[in-house]
Amino acid sequence: MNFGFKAILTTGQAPLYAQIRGHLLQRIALGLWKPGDLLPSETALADEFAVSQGTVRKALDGLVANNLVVRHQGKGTFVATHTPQRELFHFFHLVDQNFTRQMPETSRLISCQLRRGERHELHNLKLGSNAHVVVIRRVRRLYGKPVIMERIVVPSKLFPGLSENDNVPNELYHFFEKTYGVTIHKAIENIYATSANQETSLYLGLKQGAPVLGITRIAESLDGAPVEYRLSLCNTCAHTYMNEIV
Amino acid sequence: MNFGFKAILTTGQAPLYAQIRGHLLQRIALGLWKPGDLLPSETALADEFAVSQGTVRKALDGLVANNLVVRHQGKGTFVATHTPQRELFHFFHLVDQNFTRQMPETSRLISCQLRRGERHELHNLKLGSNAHVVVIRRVRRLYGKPVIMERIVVPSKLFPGLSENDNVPNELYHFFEKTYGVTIHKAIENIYATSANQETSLYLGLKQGAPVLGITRIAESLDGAPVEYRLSLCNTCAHTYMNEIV
DNA sequence: GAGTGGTCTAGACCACAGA
DNA sequence: CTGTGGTCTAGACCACTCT
Repeated sequence: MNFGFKAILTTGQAPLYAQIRGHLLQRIALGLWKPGDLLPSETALADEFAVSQGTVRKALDGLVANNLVVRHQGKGTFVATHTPQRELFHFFHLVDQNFTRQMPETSRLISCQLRRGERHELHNLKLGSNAHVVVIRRVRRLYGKPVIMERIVVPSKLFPGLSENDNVPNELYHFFEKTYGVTIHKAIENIYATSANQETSLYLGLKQGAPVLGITRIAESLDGAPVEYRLSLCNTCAHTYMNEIV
Repeated sequence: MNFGFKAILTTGQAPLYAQIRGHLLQRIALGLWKPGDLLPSETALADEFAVSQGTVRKALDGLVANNLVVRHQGKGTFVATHTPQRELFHFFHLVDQNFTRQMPETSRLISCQLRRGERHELHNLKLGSNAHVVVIRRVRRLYGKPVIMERIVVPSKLFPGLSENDNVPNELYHFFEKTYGVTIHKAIENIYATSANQETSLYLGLKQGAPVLGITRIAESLDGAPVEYRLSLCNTCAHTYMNEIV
């Protein structure tokens, strides 16, 4: 179907391809097209928006650059999904001495509870003052040794029933996407050095006061709302946080 | 002039635009076009390589995406330069509590000496076993307080006379580019937590053994060779290393 | 006004996947 | 074989910069 978009769109100032990019993005963010779905072909989209195929292509190129869609020659264009691969290479930055990433082994869940959010949690998640959150605490292992202690805070509203789940899977973002329709899109991490307190030292097998790497992460969903506030404390005796600057 | 590129190029398998991108990249890496230089116009390049303007455009788009060239409508396409802005936003990741970057103030140079490279330095810089290096040590300040202690190791061969310079400027990459024709293109950082030794604690005003953030950086020039091996030790009491995952 | 990059079009051909 | 995305072309018009 043709909504007569072009006539409307050309009245604006942004380039056509950017406007179409916005429309496509919106459909993904609204869940009209879910992760893994096949998008209409370029020619179909060109017909719908009444523009040339080249313009649709440029709009799609932008979405590819942002990891929002994936293209496969001969098959089509698909909404990107959180595969373990993507989660590992995109969101997991601890590497060993050979600079190779490894998938963390099954994590040990310490607790998963629903409670009223603390002030800094609510602030970071941009929630109202009485909102509840689900707090997941777990220890992640690499090569059999406990290396990361995590506290993950998410709004309970977006994850109904999560706190009753006593078997939170390892691949959290894949799980969020599949079970709750929440797609993590980007994140900001802040990294600092601190000392292990008693509990941390216990879980990570360190002396109390040993230096550990602290990482806070605020992750956004597709619509730009913060949906995860995470604190990771890492033993960096045998691993480092690797960051490529390109 | 027309070198008859197209006939040669089409025998290969890589797409035309990628091959042209490679040729342009080579001219930049070889210094034929230096930072700040104006490239020939799209039409001129299209003529030279005997392809359409659209193909040249796609090649240039790739270089733009890699921060190798900058385009200005109405003016032309220029080889990218290391402005203080770029150096700050691209290569400097320490932010304060408000998550804002700030330009480090004039750094205090501790030493700048020429000596035989140690084994791990030579390994990280991919140098032969008898190569010499220049080692710069300095303390950088933020808001008047010493926050970062740096040791920067570069091959002496690429930086003749650097060790006699007793006034190394703050903007190192801009200085490298302007004075030695060495353009830093990308880098890999590895981050870990450690304890301040006596010297570090002294320079950073910390107690001995206090947790500090360690950052090693290996930076590459345009031709892909490692040209800088840097260790930064940071006091993260009032700052964090910010990393955006997009 | 002349020259630059930025947008948009229409059409051709190729490479790949799947029925 | 058809349909998909990937490459490449030729040309039009616009927005911007400088003279």
